[in-house]
Amino acid sequence: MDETMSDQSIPRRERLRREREQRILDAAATVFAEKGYYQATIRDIATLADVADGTIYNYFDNKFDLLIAIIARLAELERLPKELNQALQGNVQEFFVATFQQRLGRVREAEAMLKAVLPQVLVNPELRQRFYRQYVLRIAAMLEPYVQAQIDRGQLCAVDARFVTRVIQSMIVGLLVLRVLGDQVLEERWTEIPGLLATLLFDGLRPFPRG
Amino acid sequence: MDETMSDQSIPRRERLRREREQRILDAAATVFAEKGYYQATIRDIATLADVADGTIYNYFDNKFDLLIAIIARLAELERLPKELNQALQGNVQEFFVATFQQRLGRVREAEAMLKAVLPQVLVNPELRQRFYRQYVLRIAAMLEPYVQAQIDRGQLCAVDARFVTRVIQSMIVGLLVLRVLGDQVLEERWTEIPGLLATLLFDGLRPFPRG
Amino acid sequence: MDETMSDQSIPRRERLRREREQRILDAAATVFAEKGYYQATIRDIATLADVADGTIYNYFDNKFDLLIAIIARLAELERLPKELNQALQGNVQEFFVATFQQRLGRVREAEAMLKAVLPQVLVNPELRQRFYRQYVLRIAAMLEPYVQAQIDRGQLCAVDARFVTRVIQSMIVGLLVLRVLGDQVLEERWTEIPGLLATLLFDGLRPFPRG
Amino acid sequence: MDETMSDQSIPRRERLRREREQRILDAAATVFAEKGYYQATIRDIATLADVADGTIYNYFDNKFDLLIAIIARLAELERLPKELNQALQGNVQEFFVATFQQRLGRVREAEAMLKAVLPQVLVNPELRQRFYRQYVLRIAAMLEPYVQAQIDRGQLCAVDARFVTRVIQSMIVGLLVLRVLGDQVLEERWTEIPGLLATLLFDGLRPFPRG
DNA sequence: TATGAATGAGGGTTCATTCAT
DNA sequence: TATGAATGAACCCTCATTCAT
Repeated sequence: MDETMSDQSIPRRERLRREREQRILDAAATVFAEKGYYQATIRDIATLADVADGTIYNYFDNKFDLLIAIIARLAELERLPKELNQALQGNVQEFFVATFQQRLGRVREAEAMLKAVLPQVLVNPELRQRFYRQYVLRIAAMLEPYVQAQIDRGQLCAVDARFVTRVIQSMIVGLLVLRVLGDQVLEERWTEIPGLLATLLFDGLRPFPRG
Repeated sequence: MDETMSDQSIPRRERLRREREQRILDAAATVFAEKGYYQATIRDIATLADVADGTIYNYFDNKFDLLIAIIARLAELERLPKELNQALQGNVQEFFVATFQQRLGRVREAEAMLKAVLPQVLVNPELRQRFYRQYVLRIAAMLEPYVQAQIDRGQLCAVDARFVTRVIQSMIVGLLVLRVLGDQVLEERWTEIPGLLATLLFDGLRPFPRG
Repeated sequence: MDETMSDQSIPRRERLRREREQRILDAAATVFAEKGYYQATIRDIATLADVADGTIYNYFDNKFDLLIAIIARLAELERLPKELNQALQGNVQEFFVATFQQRLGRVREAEAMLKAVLPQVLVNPELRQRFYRQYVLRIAAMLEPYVQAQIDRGQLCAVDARFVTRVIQSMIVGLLVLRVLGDQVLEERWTEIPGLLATLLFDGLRPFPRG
Repeated sequence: MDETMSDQSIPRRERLRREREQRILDAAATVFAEKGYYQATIRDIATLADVADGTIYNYFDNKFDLLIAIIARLAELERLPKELNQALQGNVQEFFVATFQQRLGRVREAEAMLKAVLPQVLVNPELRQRFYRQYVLRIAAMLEPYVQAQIDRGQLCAVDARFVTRVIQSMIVGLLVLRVLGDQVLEERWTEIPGLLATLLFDGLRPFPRG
């Protein structure tokens, strides 16, 4: 019976532990996103997570570790493949739209990224590399083959697929930055942007593109 | 003769003062760009500027004021109109190339912006507005009328000029972010990018765009 | 049993907390009294209280708050009513003696007041008002009615009770100042002073006061 | 002629120097009286005296020296003997009135004393002794012989002249403290106080003092 | 394991004093 | 001699981290 109890209680404990860890991580993400990494204090996070300051250190080594964990979790949450897999079936333009939709759809997460993660990432070489691989390269590695395939199949004109991929990613990052900076034009038309962007990217700005 | 001396000495003092102010500002920009705003200490800046800690406070009210001054100086340095004025004479594609060249040409300054300024800007509402107006809107106000004019003259297809302007700005910001993040693809081909981008923007990715 | 334990441990924690707060306050009072407010450093106080610098800030908002707390505690310690209540029963001269005894009896506290509190009080309008009400007016409000009553009952000659009250308070303050300044005459005869003062106040210096 | 010039210019220089020294001292006294010694900055004083910060150090060794000089000047300004010499001719009560008038008459100077000088005096043993001798003892040495003489001549009842002297001085100090603390009762009736005080001191509070 | 008080290194800032002009 | 910028020691306070309970 004692065994049964621990059989049951260990998972419960474990569950409670994970819940708490998530609460702390949520709190950290929220506070970091609000104030940025340095202005956010452990006290802020603990208060929001409704735990004691010290408790946080039972789950994370230090403040920096919280940031790492947030980055990791954001990376985990990325479900690019799943959501985009269908798009991969469709035509190029549909794929572009889906991509932009997916990437621009999570302004909240982007805000946390830009306010909390990016500043530290830019300044910490080791973190930068990790981040670059985990995000930029990882997504590039999804887009690139598709773009290349479309070029090969004649669906896209002959350009450097790697370059196009970077441009797409840059557009996404840049739009998020401008949006978080408070740009009204972008905010008002945010949901139309994927469509507009896909068209722009595909057709260009040349007048009367087709004879 | 006494007058002559003071005539000379007053400008000298003033000159020394300005030189020193610039030295401090340069140091601050460098340290901020290296470490980010919070990791940078006044001591760091003072040491690099080769002055005492206290001296900095003869020139700037406080650490934050240094940041403001850096932003202001970067804004001053912007010579968009001058350099682009000629481009305004040329055709659309040349204009695009010139714009991208001008914006992407100063990676060093961009790095300072992204590492030191942007993080604070994103987190400080008052600063954000100031920055947004001083940079985003100011540049948008230069590009937009041109784009609109070209649309009106049939040189560009009928799209929302405001939206196109934002997309161009986003591309620039995003490319700089990726570049500063250490992207090899972008770094290697950095100088070609203005041309590639202009073409992409103008012709789009559609194969055989012209019948 | 768990409950019992926490029943016991909570008060203990609370007790420890209060002890420490008092230790800090004692240390602050001592150091302020020795050096004055500005010469006293947080380090001094922390060292004397045998805590870390930062610990002080768990109990008090800032250095100024320590001063406020000292003032408040000194005010609390004032037990004028209790100790003087009996004196109120006796005749006028006994009352005077008791009053002076009570006010002059705490040279140590007076020293802290004069060295640490008064200088700040005189210079800070908001603090001055608070202090003036808490000390001067509060004690005046005790003495005045008594004096007035004695005048009404013919035990004292007809003078302005408010004025007499101020004179009594002034005497006390002035004597303490002179004493703290190191006056030997006062120090040697300090315990006789209440008696002498009461007589002087009651009989005056006129020779052969009574026919 | 050169000699004549320097004959004239040296005194002029000397005069200018003294004027400037006085301006600095006035400024210091004013600022100290407003803010207290520590809150007052050399910059404050220099600005008010309309000289450069560094100039002050051509006249005074350091900030503390300014305080010493102010104390010395206040002591010099004391014209107790002159003004009171006539009073010494009159009867006792007139002497008391004149004494109180003289001491209470200069609230402005008293404020400087209490706000700037006293706090430092209380805290600095060496300064305290100097101050005590220069003020308390010096004035005591004027009052005491007179009081003693009057006792000997039967104009005052037989009390300890030293004690009476201290009481008088204490009253003065205490009244000034209360006044500077903002007491309304004292402020309103300030000019009557010398008379009231003299009467009180002479006749006491006993009803029907004379048979 | 959770708590939250204690810790103390670190950093921004002030300001008396110095000194080159 | 007057100036006022440069200096840097000193100090208050914050906050990540530790640890006794």
